[in-house]
Amino acid sequence: MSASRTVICLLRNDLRLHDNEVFHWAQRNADHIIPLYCFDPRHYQGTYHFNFPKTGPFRLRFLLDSVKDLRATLRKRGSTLLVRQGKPEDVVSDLIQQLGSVTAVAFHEEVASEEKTVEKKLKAICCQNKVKVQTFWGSTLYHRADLPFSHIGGLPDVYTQFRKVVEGQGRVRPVLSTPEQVKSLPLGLEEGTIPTFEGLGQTGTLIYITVWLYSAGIGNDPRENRKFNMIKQGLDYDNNVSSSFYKSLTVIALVTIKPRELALTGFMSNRGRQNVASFLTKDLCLDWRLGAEWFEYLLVDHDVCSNYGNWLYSAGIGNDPRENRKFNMIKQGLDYDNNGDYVRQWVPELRGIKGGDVHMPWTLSNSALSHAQVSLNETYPSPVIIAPEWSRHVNNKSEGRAHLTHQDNKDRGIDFYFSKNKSF
DNA sequence: AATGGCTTGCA
DNA sequence: GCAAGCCAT
Repeated sequence: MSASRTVICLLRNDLRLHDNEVFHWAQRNADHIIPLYCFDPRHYQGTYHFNFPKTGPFRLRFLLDSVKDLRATLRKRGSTLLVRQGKPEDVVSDLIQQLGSVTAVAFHEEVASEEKTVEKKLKAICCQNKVKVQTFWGSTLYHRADLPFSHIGGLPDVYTQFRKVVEGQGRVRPVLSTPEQVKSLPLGLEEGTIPTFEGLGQTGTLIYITVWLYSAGIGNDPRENRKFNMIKQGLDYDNNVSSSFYKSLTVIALVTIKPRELALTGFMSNRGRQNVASFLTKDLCLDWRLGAEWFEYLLVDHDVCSNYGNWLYSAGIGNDPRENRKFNMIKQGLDYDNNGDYVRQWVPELRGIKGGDVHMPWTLSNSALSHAQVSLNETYPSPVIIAPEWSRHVNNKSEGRAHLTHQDNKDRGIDFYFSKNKSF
């Protein structure tokens, strides 16, 4: 009788049983399966340049929910999820020693340097112990091996070129079946407790949320007033990020929304991400890495390639074939929030301003401002910079031009890319 | 409109 | 001849 085969399925950014090639392969090649997730301490340190928490509260909450859900799913099917706190390479090494015989370690391959470093260390551990390493590709709609390019050098630099070829010739692989019963774990392994939100060092990050709750007029705890006033005065209240960074982002109403929306929800629309990136890099001339690490910290759907690639692109040092491209913040505001409802929802201090004028409070007359109960530099800041191209979209009533209602502008809407009428 | 063709203005 | 501006898909 041959020895029983044990496979460790190391979960990474693929915390699911359904449509998961790691489980799919292990079901066919193992007698015992060990589903494993490791809370890697490196994911809870500061970001490289600006020391934001690398995993913010929204993504951590989602991660904890996903781990709990996968464990419950596996338990229903005769298995469970082993949970450990530690580096995957150390945890896997310990498991191999403890069990004496492991046939293979299976996991989804990633592409960024920190993830690759983990993979290299895992492979070295497995090599030393004569354990097979089985990797899979599973985080893109089109499988890497199915791309309609003969070699990686044939991959277009420009996104639209890639999209057109792939939409025309690409093939999306069918969903893999979900096993009814998952092969059992070997005996004698501790299941491991799932760490808590607080246990992973998430208390400090709540400062940002309460500050922005307060500034959005939603929170009213007077204890937060002090923190907010420190920001208002441009003082650092935290070692991580200068408050002047946040303050500078409050210049334009459309951009003011974003830190609030992001800090409160962990989400920002695609359009918002592009606008914030353009404003931060092209108007404020700040280091794009500040924006990239800020997004990495807060976005619930953060992805290394999308985030860093898009910030590079926005900063003008990516694969854009055209130079000196930047967004006109006022045009964007009028295109996507033509009557200003979105601004008024998130920026209550400007709610007295009617219509699209809410995108340009500094251009309004004193009487219009006082009627709207807005006092520039008191209830809302004046711009620290004004880009010349904004004037093309700013109403200039003092020059006697006809009042533009912007009703002629096509309001594309925030969900332009998801329009049901659009044929792809 | 996550591109790119065409026009404009100046060296 | 080139960079920047305009603007339609």
